[in-house]
Amino acid sequence: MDAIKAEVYDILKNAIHAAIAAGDLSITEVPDIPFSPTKTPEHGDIATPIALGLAKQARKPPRDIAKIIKDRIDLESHPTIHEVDIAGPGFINIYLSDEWLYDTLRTIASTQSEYGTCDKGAGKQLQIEFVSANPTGPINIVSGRAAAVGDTLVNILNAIGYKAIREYYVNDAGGQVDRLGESIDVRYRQALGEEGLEIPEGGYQGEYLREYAEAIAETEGDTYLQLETNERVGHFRDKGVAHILAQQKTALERFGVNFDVWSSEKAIRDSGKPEEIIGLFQEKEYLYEAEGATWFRMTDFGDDKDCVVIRSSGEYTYFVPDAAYHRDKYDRGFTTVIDLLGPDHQGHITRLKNLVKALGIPDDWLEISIIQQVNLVDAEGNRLDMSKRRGQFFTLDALIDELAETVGEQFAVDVARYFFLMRANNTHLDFNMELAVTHASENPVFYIQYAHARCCSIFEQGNEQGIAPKPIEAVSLKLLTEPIEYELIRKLAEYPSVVLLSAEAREAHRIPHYLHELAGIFHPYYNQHRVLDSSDMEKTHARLILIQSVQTVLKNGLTLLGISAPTSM
RNA sequence: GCGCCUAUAGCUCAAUUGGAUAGAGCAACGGACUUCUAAUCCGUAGGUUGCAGGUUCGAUUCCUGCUAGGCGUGCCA
Repeated sequence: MDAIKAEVYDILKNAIHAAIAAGDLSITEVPDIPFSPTKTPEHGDIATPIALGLAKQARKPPRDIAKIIKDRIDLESHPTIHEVDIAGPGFINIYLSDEWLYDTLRTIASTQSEYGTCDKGAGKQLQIEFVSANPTGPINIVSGRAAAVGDTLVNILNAIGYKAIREYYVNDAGGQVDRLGESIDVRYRQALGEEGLEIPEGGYQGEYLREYAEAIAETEGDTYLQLETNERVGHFRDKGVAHILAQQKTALERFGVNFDVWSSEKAIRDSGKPEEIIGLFQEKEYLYEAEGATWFRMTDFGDDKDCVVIRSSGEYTYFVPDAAYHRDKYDRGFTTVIDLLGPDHQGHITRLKNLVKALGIPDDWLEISIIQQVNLVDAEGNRLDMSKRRGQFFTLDALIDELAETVGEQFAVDVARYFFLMRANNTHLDFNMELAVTHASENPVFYIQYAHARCCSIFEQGNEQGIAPKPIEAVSLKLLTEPIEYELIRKLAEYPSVVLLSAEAREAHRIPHYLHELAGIFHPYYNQHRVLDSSDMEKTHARLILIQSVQTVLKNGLTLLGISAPTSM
């Protein structure tokens, strides 16, 4: 399709230039010719509003311009184009010869699982950092959304030729994990019968820590009580982080998300790099002392406030290790780094961008996408405050568990992933656990998977009847004459550009929507037309090619989403 | 106060980046299994795209101002 578009582009461009040369069009500058998608076959296969755009410059009605361009296209010498039509206010609709349809099928047949991929990314190294939940509690559904989106984005970017990796930044240092250690300590002592203890300010109330501490008390007894408080809390912090991190990893793996790199904030802090960063900033005079703390002149970079980098207590704020971490990413050679952040990190964006600038790294190296929030709502639609500290949240594991009860373990992950992927990143998502579970069997993912299963079933049936699909060269594709067959192939031809646009816009949700549309053409086709017809083997083989193509595209798309393509349902 | 996000059918969401008659799925109603899987299909109904302006051949999309909700806003990350 791309090759054809390029060809049509040239034909149109030549036609316009010819018209100018002949004096039919008085324009000085030929703009890029835009192609607008045709929503209906009535508008041809490719359409362009170029005549509308030239109207002002040429001082002629758009329809007249369209006619002038059309008259300059010699259909005889361009067999690719079947017909050119002028419609509406001045659209030029181009009807292609059927050959491009067959080309689409041939391309799918020869490229198979590669169909939809390209080398646009030219092997450039990319990194997406996502989830990066604090190791202070289980992965919740908000992180689940980020996990599904980030994982899929990596797949899509790799599909268009990048070398993208998944990275998780573990905030295993700083105040939050200290609070974790203190919280576990309290629960541990409570488990051993100590009374009058309370979770400290900023600590973690969740039930999971109580259970964890009780388990420690049970297996290891009161041995830790002999340690000094500081030492004990530190021990619990490290132990707790390791424990929770392992849990998070397991939950993510169950969800089908496997990170390539786990980076540790603690390791960054211990590496000496933060000191280098401070040194660099001092050298560039970005820092100053005030109120007992060290500040970064964020206002020099256009922000409205400066911010603290070294607290009055002498500790770094997150800012310094974060700078060191991004410096480290840059040094690792990534061409582009994409951070997927939650909306609560929104204030972080400008600062992070400025910080990268301060490090002397090009602006466009770091992309930040916000995965908008997931609000937990109850049955009545009231928002619930989801907080790890207060211990109110749904874990990703709990979601999958509940889904598994309705749709089975096999599909629980598929349903959950699809649920998160079908939304655009920047939409706020109200998540009603009850509804999500009771409506699990209505999830559109089944519509797509069922289409795939039906394709497989046709081949199985054919196999039983002794009908084996023929290679595409041996099949007469001209027998695919039904309008809906044409529509199907049109849709199949769209797939590569959907993947490309999806990757470039960093918008994973386009893939599920596309697949749903494809299935939405396939199912009616399946109901209206029989594929296996022993009285017309020629047509049967032509249709089998089509079914194979649909099956391939469905499978390729589902694979990008990390969703299974079942052969039967 | 300032900054960011959001507002589209009763509900949940799309709309290929400014294109032609704004589309799907749920929910509602009426039909289709003797036929490759009915987790499907066919049909009906559902809209002043939050409001008011502006930009232009053309606006759900861009700009301005409102309204409503959410998030953020110098020593948590």
